[in-house]
Amino acid sequence: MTTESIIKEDIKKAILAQFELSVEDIVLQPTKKEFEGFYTFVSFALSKSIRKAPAEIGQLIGAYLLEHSTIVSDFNVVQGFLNISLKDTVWLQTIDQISKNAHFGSSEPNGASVMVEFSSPNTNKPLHLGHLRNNFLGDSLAKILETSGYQVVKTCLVNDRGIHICKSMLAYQYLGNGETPETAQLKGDHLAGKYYVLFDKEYKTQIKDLIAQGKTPEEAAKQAPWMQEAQKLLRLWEQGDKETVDLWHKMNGWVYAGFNETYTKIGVEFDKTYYESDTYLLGKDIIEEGLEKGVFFKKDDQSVWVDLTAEGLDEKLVLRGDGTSVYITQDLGTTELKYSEYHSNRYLWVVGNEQDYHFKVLFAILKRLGRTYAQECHHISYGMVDLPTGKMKSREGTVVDADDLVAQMIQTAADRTQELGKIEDFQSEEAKLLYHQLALGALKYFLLKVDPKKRMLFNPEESIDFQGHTGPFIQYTYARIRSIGRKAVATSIQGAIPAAGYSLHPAERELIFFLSQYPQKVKAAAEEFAPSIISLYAFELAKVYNQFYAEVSIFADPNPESVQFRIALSAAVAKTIQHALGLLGIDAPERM
RNA sequence: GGUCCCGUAGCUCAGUUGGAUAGAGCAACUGCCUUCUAAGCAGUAGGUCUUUGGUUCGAAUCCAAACGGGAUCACCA
Repeated sequence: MTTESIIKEDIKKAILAQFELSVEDIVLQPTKKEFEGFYTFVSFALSKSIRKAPAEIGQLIGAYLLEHSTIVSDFNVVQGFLNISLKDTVWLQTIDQISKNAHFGSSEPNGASVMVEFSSPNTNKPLHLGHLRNNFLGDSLAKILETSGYQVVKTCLVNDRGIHICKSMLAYQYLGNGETPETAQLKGDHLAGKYYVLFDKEYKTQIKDLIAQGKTPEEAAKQAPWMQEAQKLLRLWEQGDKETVDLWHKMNGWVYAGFNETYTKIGVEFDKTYYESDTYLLGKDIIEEGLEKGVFFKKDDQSVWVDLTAEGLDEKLVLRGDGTSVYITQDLGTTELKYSEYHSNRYLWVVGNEQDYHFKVLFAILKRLGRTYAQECHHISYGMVDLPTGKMKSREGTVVDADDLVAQMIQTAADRTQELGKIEDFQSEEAKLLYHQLALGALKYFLLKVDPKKRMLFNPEESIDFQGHTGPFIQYTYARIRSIGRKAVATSIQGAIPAAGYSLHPAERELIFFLSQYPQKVKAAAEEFAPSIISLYAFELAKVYNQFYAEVSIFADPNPESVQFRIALSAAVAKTIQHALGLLGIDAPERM
């Protein structure tokens, strides 16, 4: 039983004893800093049924707690707010348990499994900042769910086919001159992206020419030679034309090599990768099933539709008149495939909020088809990363490239570290590792500290900070504590939790309180699919520790019990920071 | 136009699901390194929570409308 639930039980008893009223749920909130106490009970709501003033109610509950509760040491009442302080023995027990717990923050396996799909790149362009948010969110979410007891499968669905892929292939056929990543000295994904841009450039000129010849913009867009040819290439690919398929293999091979390099660099990996070229034909049997069940209906032109107006959605096409699939057909098929291969209990899709509607439709259809897992399908919808100039558009070259950004961050980390000159004894490999850890710490934290649902702004003019509310601030706090740990070892002082009777310093109490909140934060992050909850917690914990660090001396304290305690307390903080950063995919360096 | 999301300090974001005098970081200004890492700590300044109504003991939070921004409404993915 947690201290919080003990207080809640005691308050229930108090209300029953003082007012003969039984209350279901007691809600406690952390006491605001300007008031004395750690937990606050708000009594306004009780005022009506008890017919006493909120302050009086608070007073009576407080008095009861002081007399009967084994853990309450003091209380004060401000209007309807009952602020509760706890005995130091309670805090000492709390930190003792946290210290002993090697898996503090983690839960036992819960027997359930969850599949998290994220990243989902297109093979016609390199990864950009938007993908980074997606990747970091997905990866962090997977870690949070795993530590919460789920068995997690991370999947990636690669969009490796379709007209857009044919566009870069076509441009390469015309303009490539046999160029390869080696001859071009370019990562494969960037090389493919180059031809995608070249296609677009030429295509636009062709449209312009056609409009000049009197075509409407719509006609021009359809009739432009390169568009016609790209479509022809798509048909050839679907027919399995050897030359086309070979080129497709070759270019995709380059792209995958490039992607893998990036994934390795940012520390993201998958348990299972699906390719759309394998799954794009799936889903047609589900269309059959839906027709039989009367969930779908056929129009005169043989196209198949679903009417979701009852759910507040529209009629939606699920199969073209010519019998070929659309996006939703594939997704129905892929979801069924995932289910048949893994039988996971839950399915998550980390996909941008521009696809909110698509997922509403997908889940509504699954429900109508009677899929039991439909209840446990969730779209983790996240906001776009915008630039000061607006939305990123890959074709227009207004994207922040992932590889460039990471390289730039590493450079900044190196410059900053060298300026500070704290690691001059590091070997070059150690230093490089540290720069990498700091760069990714800053980048990941920057993207994960914001509520995923909200869109966010990235200003390339202002580089991502290493001070203040940042990843490196938290990493720094960890490194500081590790330094204390090393000194403790060097001076042969063991960390220890003092026996009952030890009088806590306010800064110590504050730290224990913050530590005790961690498991709830992990739980909330898992329930709300929000790594930002962990991010904010880690920052606050680090901040509270730094205040403690500035306020008390650890080794110079005359009381040896205090020295030992502060070493143990610091170690518990370090452990928790490391765990929390780990959930964000951020490494905690020993020194920096 | 229909549907959905958003609007909090100069900037970037929190705000524990309706509670106390709305909080952080950055930027600005002031202090603090001979002592455990100053990537830090302490402080000053900065707000009509877009606006207007409503709900109630109590609203940044819930409801309605207006204004502003974004997404989506493809036989694209």
